[in-house]
Amino acid sequence: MSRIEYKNYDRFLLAVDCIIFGFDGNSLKALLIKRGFEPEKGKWSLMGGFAAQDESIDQAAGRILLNLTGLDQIYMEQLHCFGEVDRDPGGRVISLAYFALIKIDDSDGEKLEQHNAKWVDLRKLPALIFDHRQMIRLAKERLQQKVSNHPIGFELLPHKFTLQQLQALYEAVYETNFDKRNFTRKILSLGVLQRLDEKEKASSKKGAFYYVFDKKKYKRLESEGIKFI
Amino acid sequence: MSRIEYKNYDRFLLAVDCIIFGFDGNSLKALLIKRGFEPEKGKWSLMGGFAAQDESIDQAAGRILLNLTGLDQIYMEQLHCFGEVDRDPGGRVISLAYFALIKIDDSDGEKLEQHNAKWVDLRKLPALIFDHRQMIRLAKERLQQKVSNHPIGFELLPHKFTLQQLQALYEAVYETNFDKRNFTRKILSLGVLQRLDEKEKASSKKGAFYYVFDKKKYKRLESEGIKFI
DNA sequence: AATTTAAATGTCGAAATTACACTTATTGTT
DNA sequence: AACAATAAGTGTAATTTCGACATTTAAATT
Repeated sequence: MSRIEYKNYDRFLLAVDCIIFGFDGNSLKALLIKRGFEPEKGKWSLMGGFAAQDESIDQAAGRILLNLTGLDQIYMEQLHCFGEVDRDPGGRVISLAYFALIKIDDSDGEKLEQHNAKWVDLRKLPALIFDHRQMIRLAKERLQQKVSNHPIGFELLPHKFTLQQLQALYEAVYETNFDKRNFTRKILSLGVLQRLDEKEKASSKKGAFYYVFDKKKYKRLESEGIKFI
Repeated sequence: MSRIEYKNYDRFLLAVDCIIFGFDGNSLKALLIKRGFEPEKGKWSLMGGFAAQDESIDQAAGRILLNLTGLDQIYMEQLHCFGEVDRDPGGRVISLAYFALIKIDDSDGEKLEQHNAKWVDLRKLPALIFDHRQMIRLAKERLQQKVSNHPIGFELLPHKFTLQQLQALYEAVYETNFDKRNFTRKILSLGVLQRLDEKEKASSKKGAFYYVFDKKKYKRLESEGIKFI
């Protein structure tokens, strides 16, 4: 019918760039690639791609992530749209940034190699093309904010994890240290962790209990606006 | 140089839609217009427009807001990009939603009339086109979140305001009631309000002191991560 | 049995939050 | 001049949360 109405307006290339976070037990990392095409070929970059007419932007983001990592159905959230006129020297490109949280070990090593991808410590980022550094900075801020109210930290940890691992994750996200006793008390008082009988024995004689995140318990509390940190 | 690289990708119409909030002393309102063109001509809608190649998306949002309200340099923030394939029956349009906070009395009445614009209580929204209702809901959630950490509520009030007006605003934003004594104590303890000698006398014999937001004091505290509510 | 390792746990003071009701300043009325 | 009316302004006590801080415990190794 009225596609006619819109025909005279400008059209834009729409890139989708993904900030992919991972946690290796010590530090928070982002997955970067060596860009395989011009402009800026060979430079460090976020994984990205162009959106197509027949997919939603969320689908485009999922596709790009799947492309790089082989992973599907992972935690992903729209971050921000970057639309400065000159942000990409190759042309007027609007970029939609998404951030994703994955478990490092789940990703497909072959695929990562194909893209020359590398996990990089967030505190030691190399030079990046365009406004990608700004994107990562914003993503990190958003992650901090989100983690304080929502149980998404678990997306970065193995299914079962120790309290020490969980604390290390929060410490990496906030770049700070927490008191172990206060941290444990607080996190357990939320009532969304379930302790398993199994222990992790690699790092001590005594062994540390594994916990899992109990999504059902969380759902029941969610409406209340639970605070994490 | 390498505009060539990008040429084969799909291009998109990029709409910018604005959720414009106002506060009339009692309730939180959004500025809606009766859409003046097809499709869905005559239906209630957010103010919007298409982005152009020679402007950034932030500039586009500012232009659209200026168009409707006659206001410049007002508080505005990118909200979210809406990109479902079928969200607009008139064609594939990606919509970037922005939200703005304005003082109702500052807006240009003539311009509003030209666009058939109307302030509508957020709790009594009419049917809206496309995904505009969802946009408003999201904007309101974001406003609540933002107001709790940032001094943006003042953008919705006159330059000088009473504590009662400020409380009414917060109550409207959160759709709840606060205890007057606790609210006053907390808000004053932040140390970012300056009391004037002048009183508002319309609503009581005693009169209520006017306050102004002290941006300088705030800037000094900002780094600390001040909490509002 | 003794040693080693890291895990697990409790208390106390400070600060923040909540619940709750009376007094005060001013104007208009008798 | 006293009084009534109106909404503004203010304090306290109980509770909860937060932050700092050190010892005991479980299991494996020697």
